[in-house]
Amino acid sequence: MTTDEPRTDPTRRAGVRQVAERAGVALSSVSRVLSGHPDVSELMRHRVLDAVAALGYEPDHLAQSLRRGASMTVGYVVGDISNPLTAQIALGAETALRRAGYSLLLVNSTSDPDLDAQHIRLLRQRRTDGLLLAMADERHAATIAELERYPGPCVLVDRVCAKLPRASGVHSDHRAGLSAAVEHLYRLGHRHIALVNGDPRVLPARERAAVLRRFARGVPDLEVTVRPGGFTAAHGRDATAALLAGGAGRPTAVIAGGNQILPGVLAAVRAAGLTVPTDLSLVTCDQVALVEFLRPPLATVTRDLGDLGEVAAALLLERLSGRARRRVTLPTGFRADHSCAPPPKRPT
Amino acid sequence: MTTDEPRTDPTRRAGVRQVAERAGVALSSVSRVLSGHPDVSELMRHRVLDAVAALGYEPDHLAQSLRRGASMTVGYVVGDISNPLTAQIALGAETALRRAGYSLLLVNSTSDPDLDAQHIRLLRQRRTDGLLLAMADERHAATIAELERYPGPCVLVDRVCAKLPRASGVHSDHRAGLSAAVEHLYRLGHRHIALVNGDPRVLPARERAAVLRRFARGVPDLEVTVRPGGFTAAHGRDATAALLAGGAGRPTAVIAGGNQILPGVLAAVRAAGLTVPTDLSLVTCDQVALVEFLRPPLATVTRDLGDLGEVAAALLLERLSGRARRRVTLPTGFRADHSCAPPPKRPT
DNA sequence: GTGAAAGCGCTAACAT
DNA sequence: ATGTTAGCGCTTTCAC
Repeated sequence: MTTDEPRTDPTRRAGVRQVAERAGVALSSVSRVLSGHPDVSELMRHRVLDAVAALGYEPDHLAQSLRRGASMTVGYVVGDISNPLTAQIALGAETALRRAGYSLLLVNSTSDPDLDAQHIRLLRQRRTDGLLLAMADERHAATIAELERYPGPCVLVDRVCAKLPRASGVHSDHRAGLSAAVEHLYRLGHRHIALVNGDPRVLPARERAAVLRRFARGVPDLEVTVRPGGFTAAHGRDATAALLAGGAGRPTAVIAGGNQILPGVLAAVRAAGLTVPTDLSLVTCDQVALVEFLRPPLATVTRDLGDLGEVAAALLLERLSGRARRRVTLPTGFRADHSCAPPPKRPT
Repeated sequence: MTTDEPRTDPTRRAGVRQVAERAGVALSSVSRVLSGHPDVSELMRHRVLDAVAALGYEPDHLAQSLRRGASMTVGYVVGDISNPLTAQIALGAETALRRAGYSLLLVNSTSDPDLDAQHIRLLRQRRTDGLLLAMADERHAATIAELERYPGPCVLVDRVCAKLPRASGVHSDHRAGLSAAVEHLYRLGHRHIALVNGDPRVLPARERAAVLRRFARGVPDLEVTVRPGGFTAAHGRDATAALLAGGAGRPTAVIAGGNQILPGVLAAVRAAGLTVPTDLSLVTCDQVALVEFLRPPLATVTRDLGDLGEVAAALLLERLSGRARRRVTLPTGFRADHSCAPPPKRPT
């Protein structure tokens, strides 16, 4: 045995310490080389990098985080990741964040406002550097309180909250696309339009309702009905069934206020034995898989959800690099399709 | 000024240190109280908890992780989180893991095997305690190599790899549901069935192909065609278009081997001007939103993806608590529907 | 039952 | 340009 190196446990991963020993230099020199400090000689750089390669050294991200005071981790609080819209946003955000060296910690709150608040606390204790948040209730006191205690920057995703002036935000201009839809229906002759809406505790639902109400104010011969509820198929089904049971007073066009609501609306329409668009015109919000293969293909209020995630990530990265808070609005569109037609002649 | 407490910076969060000072006890006592050590007097417990409450102390999860050698974090490597199936699995897994105190670090590899490998490295450096993995290529050398170097337990989600004997795994029994579908088609009279398949580098695609081939071997008068490719709509469209252009030799039934492939298949069928099921029978794999509202409603090979995520989480938690590695197979079913009918009479 | 002290793996002064 | 030292905030021996 001619080795003079102290036999360190080979099953255990090497740390800067082992690298320094092997290279015959100080710990700090290893750290300097690895973090790209300018003042290092070529000789030093080589000695260290050789030792790093020989030992298969990898920095401990956890220790770095503790020491540097930055975890390079971002929390993403969502109501329901299994909603394809949420998932598309997550994809956009994760990709952009990872490019900047951040990782995404995902927490799901099943659209429970109290869980939102708990999760913000968790993410604070985990020392995430920032937050992306699509809370279930923009005015929930506990959520707002936790957010105020949260030390890092926060970006609201398709949400707004006046009580959080520190937060950045990105949201779709839900009014634009839906206005186009309502106008389209009105021009086709519809005089009673119903919106089977989601939960008005979040921006998208409130904006959609606002579009219908505002439009109706400007056009006296238009009647509008808004049925708020959960973003669920069950609500879509029940609300639509009730609307369609309205006899002569029933709407001639129905707008599904979200992809989760749509299946319920379709089920109710089918159960009522109505034909689209002959008996009833239909519009849905948010493009999801297969809508274009329904018969007839559904007219849709469209937007780019990957964008939403990417912009959210960009806004957070801005704040993390010290820049000011900002709010961004992204466009929505409307794709008319065969699910909209003039209303049936009403028997007089 | 009668206070004798040293005025600590109030903008800064309190640590165990501050709690100990305020309570007039040692650091270690604070730690003991907070971690529920048995040997603590009631007096001590109260003094500490009072100070904790007064200062609004919250433990630093990062520091705990470093010291304890466990980050209470699990990495989840997916090909595409925006795929609703993946997202449903993620929901099941996140929920189960969070219940056990773990958080989920999500990384998306855009189905790029090299990114899979890179991500495993990242998650190792971040000291995640374990891994959930749905890799893009089960045999990719870099992925396997990184996985072998990964120190914690790993659960393959709907994937298998003989070279990773240490890994737990959960996957659907893709054969069962698809066998039922093929049998159903055969009984209806179909003698040429095509599978527009996904990428055979992953288990689901291989199992689906195997079902068709095995069935054909047992039934000499059945012709089967398998068109492997990416799990994409583009592949679905192109492959289906090619199949349908086959003239007299074209299949009378087509199976879409995944939810991503389905829209392409539907587009090609529509483009070919064929009517389902009169001209062509159709089956798809994996229930997704709206399939039941297509006309006709699509026959579907079904499974519970939330389960897949939950079981994956459970298997990982088992390993994390020292128990042995395990493999679980979950059931699939088949829901026949109006998209399947006897094949059209062939002109002789 | 409680306190003192060591150290998880790393970085950033501060020296030289 | 390199080495020495003091922590980041916490847990955990080890003494008493």
